[in-house]
Amino acid sequence: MAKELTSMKENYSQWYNDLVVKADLAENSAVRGCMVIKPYGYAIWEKMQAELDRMFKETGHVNAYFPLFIPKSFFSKEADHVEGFAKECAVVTHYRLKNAPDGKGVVVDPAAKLEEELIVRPTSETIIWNTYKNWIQSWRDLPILCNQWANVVRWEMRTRLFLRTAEFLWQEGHTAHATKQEAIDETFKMVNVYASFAENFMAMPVIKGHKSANERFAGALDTLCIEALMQDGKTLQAGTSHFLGQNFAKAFDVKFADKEGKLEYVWATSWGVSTRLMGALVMAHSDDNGLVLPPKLAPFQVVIVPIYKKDDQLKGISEKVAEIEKQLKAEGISVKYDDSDAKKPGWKFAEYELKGVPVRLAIGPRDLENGTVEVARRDTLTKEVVNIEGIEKYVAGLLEKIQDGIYQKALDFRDKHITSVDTWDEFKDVLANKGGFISAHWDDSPETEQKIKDETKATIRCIPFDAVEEKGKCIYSGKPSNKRVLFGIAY
RNA sequence: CGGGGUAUAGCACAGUCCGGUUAGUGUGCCUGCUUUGGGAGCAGGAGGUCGCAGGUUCGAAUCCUGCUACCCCGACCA
Repeated sequence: MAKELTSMKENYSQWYNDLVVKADLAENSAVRGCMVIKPYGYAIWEKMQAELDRMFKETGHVNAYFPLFIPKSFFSKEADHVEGFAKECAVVTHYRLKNAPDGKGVVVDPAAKLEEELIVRPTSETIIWNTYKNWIQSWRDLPILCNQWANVVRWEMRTRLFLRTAEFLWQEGHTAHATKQEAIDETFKMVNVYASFAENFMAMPVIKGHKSANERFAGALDTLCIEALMQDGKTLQAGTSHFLGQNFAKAFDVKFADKEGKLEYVWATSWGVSTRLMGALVMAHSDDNGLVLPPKLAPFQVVIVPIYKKDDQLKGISEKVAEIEKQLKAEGISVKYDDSDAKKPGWKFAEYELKGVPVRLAIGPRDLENGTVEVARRDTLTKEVVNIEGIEKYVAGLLEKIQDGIYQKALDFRDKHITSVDTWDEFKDVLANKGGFISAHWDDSPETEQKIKDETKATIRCIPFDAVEEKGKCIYSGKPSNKRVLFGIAY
């Protein structure tokens, strides 16, 4: 009644928008294309950050911070890079306002024009490589393994909460290496970190692979990615890791003396994931009742709702709940006890389902008498009555089951939506009627990929690492091919 | 950036075509009482520069012009 969701079936994209707003994850702001991430949504992002940050540090990386503004001239130093980003850059041209002549508000002071315009970073390769130049002289200075948590701006035409906003939050790793192989190894290492995070924490299966030349990052020699499948059959790039070769080292003249004293250009990588992962998380698991959050990322894993008629009943329940809370917390489980009298239990049940809290405990007078508690799990919407004795172990086990259960469910869905096709008619049919990933032969040419995109909107999502050598004919051109790649309609 | 739509109370909407009492309805909010195992009931109450800026008119939520934001569909992109 209070918060009705559009159903997924009726209108998937409306369902997503409703859910993000009604579950209190984010909302549109007064600024075009920019969102406000609300506390409940930000709590999930913080959990993602905390785990990713831990994984980065475990793999030898350190955090640093580089400027938001990038001198325009830096941008043009790497040709592919500037071409890739030029169309979506916000530019700072002035540094001062003054009172409007007519006394109404303020205007830009034309006298305060910047000598050189500043670009609001859409990504930081240029400012970082300009900096690394000063940090690197010898092979002893390498590798540099920096990450930064930051906001970036890409002036998008059409925006959607979390999936595509003009400003978004992300992390960008930027590493410098003495050898090509070391940089390539780093690129693979980080895409594996992303895949492990997606699967173990987001409970979202992903496919690791290479991007085709058309989809490659502007300025990279190779882009590795993790690709996920959403419940509407569209695919979503969830993370990327780029082997940049010596492109940026050459553009910014970053050389080091190797062990023989010879000057060599440095090898580079960059890699990132963004708040887009929030969108992926929503679309991977949620249903018509609201969010379904994996226990490892839920702001709180358990909510306890008291059921009572009179205040003295509530007192007795609250005493029992205090014990349960203590036991759960001792197991490392996060708990919220909602004893507010403002809402009825039924309202709370619906609200916490909408917000995706993995486990709900309800305790009433009947339970106090019997020494039991009602346990409801969000993913399956099932309920059972359990003894309070040993509840902490029971809930701990249940949270693991849920984490595993939603992963398995997403994996089954994903695997059912990878379709091998060998004819162009079949390709178009599967794309239009089933969606998901289409595994097909491709002749390796950008022209063919572009033609397929023009005709069907489908692009090559990735060339999977585990693609098997197999003789075949390109789905479109009929030319020879030696492995299948994955096509799909992307977010 | 092109095509279409929308903007009125915290939220969802009616009223706009055809200008004219004090701008309504639902929900939410506040107070009180009764309620509480799946989105409670009754009674009373507060809450509006009708997106912004101009214009037409005795009079504008309503007509005209410009602007802004959001949604949907395309092109672009993580």
